[in-house]
Amino acid sequence: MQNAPDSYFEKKPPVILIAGPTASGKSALALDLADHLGADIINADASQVYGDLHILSARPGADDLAQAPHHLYGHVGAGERYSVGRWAVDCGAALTACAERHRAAIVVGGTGLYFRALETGLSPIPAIPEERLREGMARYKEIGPAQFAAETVAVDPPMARIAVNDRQRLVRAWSVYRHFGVPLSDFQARPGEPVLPQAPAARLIVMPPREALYARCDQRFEAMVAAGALAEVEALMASGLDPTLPIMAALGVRELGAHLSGSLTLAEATALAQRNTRRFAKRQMTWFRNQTATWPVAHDASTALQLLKNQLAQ
RNA sequence: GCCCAGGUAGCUCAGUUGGUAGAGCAGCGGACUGAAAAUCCGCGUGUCGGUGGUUCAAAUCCGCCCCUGGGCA
Repeated sequence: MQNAPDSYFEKKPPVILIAGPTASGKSALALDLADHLGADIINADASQVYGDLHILSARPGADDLAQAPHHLYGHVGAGERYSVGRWAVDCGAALTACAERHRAAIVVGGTGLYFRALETGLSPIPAIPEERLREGMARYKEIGPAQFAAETVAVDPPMARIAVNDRQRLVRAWSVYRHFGVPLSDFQARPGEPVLPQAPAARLIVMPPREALYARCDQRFEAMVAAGALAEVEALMASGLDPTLPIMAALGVRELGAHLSGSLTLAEATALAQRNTRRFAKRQMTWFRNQTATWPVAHDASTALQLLKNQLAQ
């Protein structure tokens, strides 16, 4: 706040987008910049929205929260099925709140799809009831992947592009048709509204060298365990929540859960969670490399800051 | 120093009677419209320790050298 000239965001406070794989140091970068600009920080990370996943989702700590206002961190209950759609709404509200207070906003996170919703928008599709998805799931199990895919494509031909084994997408397509009598592809053909009405003042992908990133992922998971990740998972398990809830799919939950129930040693669970984290980081990099190909990329912290400042100066 | 047992993909190893090599794990590339930390698709990535020799042909046989583990001294 102190360094930001009033004229700078007199009308439209700038919005800055920072994306990158997990453990890339993007949160620290965002905090740095927030300090510098007097900006709020908005989360664009799917797991960090859950209140009960503090340690395992590497959510900002108390010190960080004291440094700048944070939005959309831990605001969702463990029993909720959060989604991109809900995030888009929440993010819109957070952006509005920032604009009203004439504060710059920095959207940081690793969920590529959220950034797409932000910049391009999602086709408007009404929510489908959970029972419908359950029904689809049951049908999938009953008739098997090939039959299920055929059944889906019969009512929604463009869905032939979905792999036969992609249960998640097929079940959704099947369920949408079942519920609305309208093919999912019809909904998807309608253009979406970007959440962000203006062009961002700056965008950046933080992309550390692979080897260093993997080392950080490994190291961070050990630190999570040392910081009490087991207790966090134990509490989740004790809550008796539906194991198909999204929070249960967060990295480390399944692995540490397996250890807590005695099927893995802690070392085995750790190694598995580390591997899965690495694979996740790789998928994120694939997204950022191919889906946000026009964004500037920084391979280290100092160029990251420099690239952001260059864009903001324009 | 001598005697064994080994050196094959990043790791652990397989490799039939000689025909330029293949599994698991790790890894790599890709897709992505309300579960996206999800879901799915694709790909062996190799001086067979080195160097001479035998052979039409050597990871496979022979010599020498190097390295690792174990044993004897």
